[in-house]
Amino acid sequence: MEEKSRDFIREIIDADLASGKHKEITTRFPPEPNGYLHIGHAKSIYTNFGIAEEFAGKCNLRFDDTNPVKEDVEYVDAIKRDVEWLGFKWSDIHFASDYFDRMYLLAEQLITMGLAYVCDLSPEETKTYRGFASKPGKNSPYRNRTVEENLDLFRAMKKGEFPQGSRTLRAKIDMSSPTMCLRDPHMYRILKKDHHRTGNKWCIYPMYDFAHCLEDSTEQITHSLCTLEFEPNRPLYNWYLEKLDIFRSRQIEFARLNLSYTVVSKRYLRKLVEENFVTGWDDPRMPTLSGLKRRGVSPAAIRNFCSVIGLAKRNSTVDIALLENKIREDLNKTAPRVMSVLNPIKLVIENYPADKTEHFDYVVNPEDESAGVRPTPFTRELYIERDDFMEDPPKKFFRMGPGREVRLRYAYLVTCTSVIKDENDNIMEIRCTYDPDTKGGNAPDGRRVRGTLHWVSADHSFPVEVRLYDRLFNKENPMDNEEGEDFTSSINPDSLTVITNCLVENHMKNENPGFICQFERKGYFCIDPDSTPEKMIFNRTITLRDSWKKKKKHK
RNA sequence: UGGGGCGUCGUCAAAUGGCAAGACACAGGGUUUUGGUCCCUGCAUUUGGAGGUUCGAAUCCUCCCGCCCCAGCCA
Repeated sequence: MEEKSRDFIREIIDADLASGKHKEITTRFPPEPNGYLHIGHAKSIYTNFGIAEEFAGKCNLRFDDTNPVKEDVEYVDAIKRDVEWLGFKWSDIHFASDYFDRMYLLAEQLITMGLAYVCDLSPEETKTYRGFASKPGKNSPYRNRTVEENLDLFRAMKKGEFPQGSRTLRAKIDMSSPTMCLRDPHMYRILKKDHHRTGNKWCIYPMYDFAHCLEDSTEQITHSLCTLEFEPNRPLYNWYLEKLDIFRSRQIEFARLNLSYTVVSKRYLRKLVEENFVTGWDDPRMPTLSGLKRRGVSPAAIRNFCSVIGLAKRNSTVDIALLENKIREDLNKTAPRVMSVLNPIKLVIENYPADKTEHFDYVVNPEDESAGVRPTPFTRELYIERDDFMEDPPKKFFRMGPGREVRLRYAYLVTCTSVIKDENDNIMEIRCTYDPDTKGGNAPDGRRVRGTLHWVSADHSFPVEVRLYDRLFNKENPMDNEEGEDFTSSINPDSLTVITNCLVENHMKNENPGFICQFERKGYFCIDPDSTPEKMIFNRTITLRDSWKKKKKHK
């Protein structure tokens, strides 16, 4: 057995189980339904669901829908889809809004205990009274209302008798606490807004700090895993549970994911969508799960990525190359190979009969023997990649050039005899001859050929559109901008290149959107949902590693 | 600044007083009908810094430095 090192959260759980504090654990993934899930959420999903699975516990999906101003059902549906797509199953599904009645009762309980009061201070006044980090705040003049008065006022708030923003319910803690969130935090605010699930039932809504710990406690979440920015809130989380004397969930914080060349913040992703820098939340350049999916990234690649980045408390930025590596690693094992010529030039085999068609065995996936072989048709007129030919090639160029012999993958060895140009000196066609003794691609005399080119038969291929994607941002940290500029100035203007009239083997006509394959020597591609029977569209998920390109750059 | 956290390779990240793991990236080599995959090699005499304790310190102590979070009726 391999001894895998454990992260600090798993160690805490180990200890809690060993000490008998818990017999079984429960976690939860609690997104606010106000946007689409992204790769940062994937880390949280993987952590919460993964740990639950590992310890044979439970993990709930819970929508933290306490702010109707920003939330919508559109997002809850998308979130469910994305979690399932990533490959996880929740034990129970809940909505914070399902607990509104219970939360309200607990709020009244706190009032009755003399630990909460209705405050009439305006937002501006509240700010003034709060003080600063180094200076204690002042008590609200409404802090000493009687329990009866508070109860009356709070009930009237609930009934909608006061205008929005006029009053709040606050916890009575300590206005001089060095911990800012303990300076009489708000528990409820008046929001005259319909909720996507509770409709017009409520016009007061609980604040995150009050709501979240109650949600966790109600579901008996043993380990409430969240990101580092909630660390200062933990004392308040514990305060509510302790005063109310209900199930004590334990909040544990870990570092959120940052990715180089990527923006991972709902607020900024929204801006990209709303200001049309991308085509939508599922634009293949987006780091959203729906974008990644449309791009052709597999759930397994994302899970493996989450596994390899680890779990710790220090802020860090993961190199996007690590994600790219996991994408390639998974697709290499799973993607069937296909021949496609992105930038075609005609290749005519002068000594091959015009009326002849041969079929060669094409290995569907050399990494997966069970994928088997399929026949691929070969004819006198083919197309090859324009980049695979140079009239005056450098020494290390292994591909086609005048007089050079190369291999056409799985077919024959061919030698370039001439090129045909138009009046502007553009190469229109390449001519070659084939060696009939090299059927399948091997020479009986054992001579070696360095270059192997992919190709398609002119008669057995069809044109498609291909969308080549590059990183959306050209800066390692897109947020690192000059004065007066925001992250949109880091956008890579070449993040999308559309090319048309790429040629693909005919059998691909049978495949549907979402189909992922490797275009041999070119990268991994995926059929886009925008495809129609008339026009198939492929998204390039990612290129293959290219040590030739690297070598060229060095010179 | 008050409080809460965090500093180990270019980037993530282990090591829990006893020989500084691993992955990615990078560099070089081998195999190869994908310039892919795969395989091999190299890549922290030192853990933000300075002292101290100890036979022995990334780990314990003291001081210093740096970075992040909190001061919404957002989450």
